[in-house]
Amino acid sequence: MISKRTKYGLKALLYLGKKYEKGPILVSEIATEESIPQKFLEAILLDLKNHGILQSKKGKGGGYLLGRSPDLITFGEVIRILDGPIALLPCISQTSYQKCEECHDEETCGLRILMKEVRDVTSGILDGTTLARLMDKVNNAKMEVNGAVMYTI
Amino acid sequence: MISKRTKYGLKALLYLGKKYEKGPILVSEIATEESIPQKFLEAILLDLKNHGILQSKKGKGGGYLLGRSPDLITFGEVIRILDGPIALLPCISQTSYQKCEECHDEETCGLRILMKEVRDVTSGILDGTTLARLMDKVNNAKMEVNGAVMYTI
DNA sequence: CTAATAGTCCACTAAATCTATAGGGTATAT
DNA sequence: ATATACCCTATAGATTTAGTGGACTATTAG
Repeated sequence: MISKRTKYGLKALLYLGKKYEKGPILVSEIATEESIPQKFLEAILLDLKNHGILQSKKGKGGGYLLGRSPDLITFGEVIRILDGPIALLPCISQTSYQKCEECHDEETCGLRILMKEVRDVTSGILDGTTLARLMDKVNNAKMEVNGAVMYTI
Repeated sequence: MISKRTKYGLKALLYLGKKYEKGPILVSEIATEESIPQKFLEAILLDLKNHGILQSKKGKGGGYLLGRSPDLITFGEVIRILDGPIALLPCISQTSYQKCEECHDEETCGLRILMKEVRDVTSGILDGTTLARLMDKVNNAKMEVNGAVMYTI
């Protein structure tokens, strides 16, 4: 499971993506709309800003906005910032590898073989999905719910 | 990341799989061989026993053994016991679904769409891999390390 | 200039979870 | 009987999670 911190961060990101190019968005607006404790959200957005995912503007008319175009932000990157490594074992993580002290032989560790498979498909999806791409999917889902079916090429 | 508890449990399971049909194995043996704190391991194995994954025998000559044949034990089942749901969000979990209170519309929740994809491939692997199957892969890996290459049909 | 706005930063806490450890209890084979 | 080895309860330190409070600083409007 991802932490609430991560869930909140991703929800906020999707919200900001939806309002991309509409100028800075207030933390209070995101907090209200997405039902996230505001102070908690502040800390999360600050973290994302410090990692370059978001930008902010202080003072009147300020707020948060995406740091780059939505097609350049992947979920893998954001989840690693907020939740830590995607791999299920430290000895697999690309971003923060750590040897298991108790492991006799990494090459033939059954657990490692299995967890590597999982990591590969998981990060395949998460690093392969951009904010822009998911927003598209959401729109398609909404169309289908409304009865109209949209076909993408 | 999975917890150490889960990692230890899975390592022990692989160890017991390797010694399947060799009679009960002592907790102390597993603990020593796999470098796992013994008391901690006791609690983990007991948990697995209470869920039917393992059997135990008390008294002299006792110990732990698999509760079923290795081709009937999947990693998905064991991980859910030791680590909880495989899904990254409660609103996706098959085994312990819980609605996100803050979610407006589950059908069109972008996060849910993405996390469902991840859950599907992850549990595809974990529920599709049995202890027996992984032990096979380990053997193949060992052969390759030794220079011989084995081809499976 | 200054007042209002809105992000920034720091410290703190309560609760939960994780990772064990200690110590005795109970069933079993010899 | 008795040694063996799992079973059970309690406890405790460390870490993570989730959230709050308050002071500070940058920016803009007037």
